[in-house]
Amino acid sequence: MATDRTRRRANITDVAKAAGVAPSTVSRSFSNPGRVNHATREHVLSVAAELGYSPNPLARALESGRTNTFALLVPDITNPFFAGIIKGAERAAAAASQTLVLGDTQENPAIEEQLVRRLGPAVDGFVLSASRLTDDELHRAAELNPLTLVNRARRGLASVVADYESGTRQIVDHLASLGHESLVFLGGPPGSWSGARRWAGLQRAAARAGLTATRFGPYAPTLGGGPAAADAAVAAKATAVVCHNDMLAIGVLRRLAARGVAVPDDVSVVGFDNIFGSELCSPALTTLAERTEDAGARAIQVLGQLAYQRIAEPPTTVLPTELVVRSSTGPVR
Amino acid sequence: MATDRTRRRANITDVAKAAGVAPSTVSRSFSNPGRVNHATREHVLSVAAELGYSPNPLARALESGRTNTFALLVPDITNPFFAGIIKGAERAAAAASQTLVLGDTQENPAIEEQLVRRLGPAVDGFVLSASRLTDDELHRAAELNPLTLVNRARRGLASVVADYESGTRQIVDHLASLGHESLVFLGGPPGSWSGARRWAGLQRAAARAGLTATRFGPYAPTLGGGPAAADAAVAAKATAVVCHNDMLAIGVLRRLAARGVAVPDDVSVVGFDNIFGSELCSPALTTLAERTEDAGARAIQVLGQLAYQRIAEPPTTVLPTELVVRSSTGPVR
DNA sequence: ATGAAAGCGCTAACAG
DNA sequence: CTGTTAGCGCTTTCAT
Repeated sequence: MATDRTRRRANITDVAKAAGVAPSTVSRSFSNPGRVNHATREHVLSVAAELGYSPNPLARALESGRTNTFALLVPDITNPFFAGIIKGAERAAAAASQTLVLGDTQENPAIEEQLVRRLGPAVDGFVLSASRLTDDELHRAAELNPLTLVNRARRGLASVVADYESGTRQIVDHLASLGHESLVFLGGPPGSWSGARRWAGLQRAAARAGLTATRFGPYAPTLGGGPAAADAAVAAKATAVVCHNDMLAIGVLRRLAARGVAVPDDVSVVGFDNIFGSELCSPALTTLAERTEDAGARAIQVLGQLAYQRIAEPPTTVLPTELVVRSSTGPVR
Repeated sequence: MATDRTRRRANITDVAKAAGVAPSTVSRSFSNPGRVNHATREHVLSVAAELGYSPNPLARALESGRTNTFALLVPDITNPFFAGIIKGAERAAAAASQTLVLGDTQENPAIEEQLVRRLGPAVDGFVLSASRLTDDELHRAAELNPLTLVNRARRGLASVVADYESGTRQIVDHLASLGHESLVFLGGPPGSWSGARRWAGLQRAAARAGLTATRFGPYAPTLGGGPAAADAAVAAKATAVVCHNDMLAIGVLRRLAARGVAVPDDVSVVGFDNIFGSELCSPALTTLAERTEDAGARAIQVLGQLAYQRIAEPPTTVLPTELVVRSSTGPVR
């Protein structure tokens, strides 16, 4: 809308006049087909089509308090890990005739908080993925809007998480079977919930398998974090490193290659996420795959229940993980 | 909003009552600070903060006809090429305090058309990237909403395009300098505007450089399109293939590797887009880089001018391209 | 500088 | 089955 370079959009009154009926009949023709004479409806609809009319979702929302819009907030849109979540969420939203608003929080809690505030009145709910908000802030947000977390969990809030407990065990067992007796975890951002879960799981799994586990970091969870992380691992004479995520792992692989450290002969490298690119890099990365599209879709579905069906208890969904073994891991030298 | 499991949101009347002023004063305190006594405004704002009030963008939009929202439609959200466009658009929108709605058209003109219809009344404009709509449909859409195209151009419509003329010449010159005397273009979807431009540019550049250029396809512009495309190239004994985009090129690389065809010794491979992953694959892909983030950001900026400043002429922006030479191209055998 | 009142486009009672 | 009326939350004349 907005400018007058664009034609004025027909509204419900225009259609009503043109069709010789009351506005409410036009309204019903669109949103309550059962309560209007079939012939009348046909007529109204054809007039509407002629005028290029389609109901204004805003006005509709103002009345009903229902916008049919969900917001999805991600820390970084270009991080390929979130592409799957976005895709799944978009698909599920479209299937439910919902609109999806996408927000990039730039890994910044303040921006995230502001987006939640600003978008709040205009959406029926939020999917917060890898949220950096505090538990308190999350609860406060959940009081004003239905809310589903992805890769974060908190009592009383709906969430969709990956099964890191199983996943980290798969990683450790894999390394143990290759003869590794220790591993180094190259950690991501301190505030990362999934980072904490990954490390906690690794520790438990390592203890159970009789490996020692050490944590370095934090490092930026990006290609750029690779050099510092790789150098630390080399300095520590690690035989196996597990990286916070694939982006960091790929950065590490590059740095190791540049330093002439052979992977997997000198050191094995494992990532998390199985992003597009982890099978393209060289050597192809062994990594823990999550069901990101499923996670995004599931989050929207749960959000729909929360927002429109007032279900009793915010459900927690745990999605399976699967270790994808490629060429970046091998027997200890 | 929506459910009653969530607290009712404070509205302008609540604030007005609590502050002992009229709703219009509250309104002015937020949107017309100059026209209200400073002390009053301070008071109103503090009361509002206490109540957790923030203006309902929908109601605001209904009145003003301005939603401060733009929609960005892409053919496929998971295609990494669009990640840059999305990122740039998101960034520019956020910088202008605009909300961005993201839509995935699934490469389907019908879905695109429906999204444009449905979202139309709720947004101040559209960025259509790699649109599959017909020229007529585009013009019709532009009558109802400000519109900017990315990777598509059309007289009378604002657009942001990559400089394929220069780009294709860079590709051909590069191949020619390696001794290639012919090239095969492995084409993408028939309806793709940029695909058509790429092919047209290649033909012109090839003619100028004295190479013969042949086109095969269409192939799906995805990894999955690779096998068929690669097989066709091999059958034609091509020494150099230029692929519709990087996704297809990477799929081609894989197929060639699987068939034991050496790259670049037996055949050189070139892509378009320089997606994340094109430098990770093996061999690393020679490809034409576009400024995708710039394109997304520029599109939003132009849209802002169109929507809010009623500029005279819809501008066309041509963004430079740059051939990134990696290891997938080499001297003809 | 502030208040009162109308209205944006639509839906939801309530009549008829 | 359909028309009339009121009002969603906000902005905007128009008064004061």
